[in-house]
Amino acid sequence: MTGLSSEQCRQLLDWYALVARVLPWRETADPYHIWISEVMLQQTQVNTVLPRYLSWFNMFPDIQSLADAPLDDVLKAWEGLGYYRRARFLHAAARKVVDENNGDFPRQFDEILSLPGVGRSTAGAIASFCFSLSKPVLDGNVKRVLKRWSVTVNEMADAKLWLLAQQAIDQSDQPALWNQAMMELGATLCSAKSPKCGMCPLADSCASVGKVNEVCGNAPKTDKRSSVRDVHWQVKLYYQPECGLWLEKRPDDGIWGGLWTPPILEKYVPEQGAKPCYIHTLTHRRLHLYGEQIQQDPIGCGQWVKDISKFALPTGIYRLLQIYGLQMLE
DNA sequence: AAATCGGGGTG
DNA sequence: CACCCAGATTT
Repeated sequence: MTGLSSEQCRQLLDWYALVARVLPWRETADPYHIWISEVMLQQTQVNTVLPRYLSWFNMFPDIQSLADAPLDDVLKAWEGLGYYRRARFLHAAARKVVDENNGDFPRQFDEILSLPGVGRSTAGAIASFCFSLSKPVLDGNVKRVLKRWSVTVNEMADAKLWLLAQQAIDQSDQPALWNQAMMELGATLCSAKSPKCGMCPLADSCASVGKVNEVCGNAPKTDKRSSVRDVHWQVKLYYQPECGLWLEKRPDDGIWGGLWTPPILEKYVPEQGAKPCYIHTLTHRRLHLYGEQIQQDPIGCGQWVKDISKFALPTGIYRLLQIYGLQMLE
């Protein structure tokens, strides 16, 4: 297979110049802002990120303020975004940049890549957007574009896709725009379902025009869902009007790591009476949450909370509290 | 290579 | 319901 010609590169960049969406992280080349946007956008859709990106800098205007903040404040700012490990990585990376590099964001690819929570694709985005380095981005969008453009079979190893992505960006003298254009193409025209090949600037050279359904789209996935397991958790709701709600901090590892929840019995065996429960679905687990209102005093490591707005709680717990009429705590 | 980690959007 | 989303890290 061959790389893209310079003519095809120009067509893609011309198309991008015409149709590019206006997004706030496209209005800056500041590495702190780009870094925050890229981490937020990991496995998270643009429309979900937009309001969170805009409000983030009210709380943490620069990397120094992020490094100085308590981790709990960072988790609270991340509340609802999911994959909470990302928030802890952000905090750790900010500390590292402040402690080891005087607060100056690293400018070399390997140093960027070495930051916690920054993998090859995110590092490529920061390196190209902020410092014009010819490093490719290979996210879900770009992978789909390259698979469709280059081959007619569905599976293609990541190693080959990285090679293809690097060859492509080496053809371009504008790595930042090139990466942006590839992502934009995947996010808009070359979407997973019903791609619009008729409008695509790469249609002339694409191997999949007219048969995209066979390539990386509607092909059946082989039992990826078998790993979605059902788990049953009893959520112990200690609520006393004069004290509030009893919350515990979850361990850093595992589901909802570092967030605050009522005490949870994780290996709960529901009785035959089939008590109603709220089902909260994650990527790999279906959480069956059984609320249990308890009058006795709690024991263990936790605290009474009258105003939970200062604490980072997972979305599933908010839903459960609402069902039990405890939303007044919010 | 496979599993883990959220929550929301879409057909 | 299935699949996807500007993936990274751990096992």
